[in-house]
Amino acid sequence: MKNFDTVSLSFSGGSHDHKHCVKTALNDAEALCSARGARLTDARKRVLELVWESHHPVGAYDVLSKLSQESGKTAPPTVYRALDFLLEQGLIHRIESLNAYVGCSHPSEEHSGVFLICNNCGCAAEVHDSTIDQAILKKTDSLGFKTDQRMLEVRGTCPDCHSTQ
Amino acid sequence: MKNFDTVSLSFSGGSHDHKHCVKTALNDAEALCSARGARLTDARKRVLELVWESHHPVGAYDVLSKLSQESGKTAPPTVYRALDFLLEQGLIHRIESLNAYVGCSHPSEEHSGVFLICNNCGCAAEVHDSTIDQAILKKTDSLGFKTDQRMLEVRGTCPDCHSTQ
DNA sequence: TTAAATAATGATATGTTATAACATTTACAG
DNA sequence: CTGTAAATGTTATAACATATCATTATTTAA
Ligand SMILES: [Zn+2]
Ligand SMILES: [Zn+2]
Ligand SMILES: [Zn+2]
Ligand SMILES: [Zn+2]
Repeated sequence: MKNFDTVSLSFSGGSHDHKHCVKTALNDAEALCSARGARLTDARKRVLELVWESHHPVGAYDVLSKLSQESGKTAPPTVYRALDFLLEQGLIHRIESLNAYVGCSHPSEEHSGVFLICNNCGCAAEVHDSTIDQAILKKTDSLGFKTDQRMLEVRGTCPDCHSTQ
Repeated sequence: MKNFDTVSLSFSGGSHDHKHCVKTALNDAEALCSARGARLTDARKRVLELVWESHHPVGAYDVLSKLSQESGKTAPPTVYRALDFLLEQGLIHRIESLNAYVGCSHPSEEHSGVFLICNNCGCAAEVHDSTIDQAILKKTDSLGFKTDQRMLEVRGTCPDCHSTQ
């Protein structure tokens, strides 16, 4: 696995070219699914776009209401199926402490991110740190615990909100 | 803050004197609340007991149905209020990935645990590791992120389930 | 190229988790 | 006592998620 000791978003939530994020994400998703023989259907692609509308985690029912607006009555399973597909493909992550979803900006690599979530502005940044990964691995190994997955979510105040308070 | 590089439960979920766990937890809770001037009422104490019934995370509605059985019709807010109180006092932890709650065995110290949750038997062990804490702190500091709380949950197979499979 | 199998979607209902809002009771300080 | 704050009771509803079965689209393979 590559070294991802980087921050996907520098917290400058408002001041970057977000259309670029979305475009890249969709292109990557197309390529990945194509390579894997997974079908990124229109419905799934549209849900991915909606999750990527910002760097704020998006709830399933937020997605649902947008879909309903643009395509007429839509039922929860439609959204959850799409989200499940996107999760399986690693194209989005679920933020457990918010029951919400965010796009992943490097879906081609299997990884466990660290999510920094601002309690003030609501943005979420996915970061990676091999020191953290190793520390956790060392601990679980020492206890004989076999890890399947892990979630690490940090709630607090992002640098933007902290400086412009 | 003390060094808690220990495991609260050695995963021997079935083979220990759990009544002792519960008794200790309730005694500690009484003492703590008393010292803080917080009121551990009968209702709150009973909910704490129910959460402590095992080392498996317990859902709010599990608690609710037990309360209803023993005390007649009970409504969700009763349980959630008690759980909120217990969370505030650090007497229980919430497992975000399960929407469930577990007792904390060292509530007198402010701490962020690591929860190891077995996908097979459902038990949850709270462990602490200063190396992990420091690695996370270093990362968030370097990004200028001010942490309020953090949640670290690891899902996998506990040593007991792994050995006796 | 059509038939069977598989995958995806539609539609309805329901299950599960959590909170809002307001009334009532209880604890306890003055 | 009595006024105030804290806790609890009660009803309703919001928010999140899945089960089930019918239908349609896509792929596979005879
Ligand atoms: Zn990612
Ligand atoms: Zn912020
Ligand atoms: Zn125990
Ligand atoms: Zn186990």
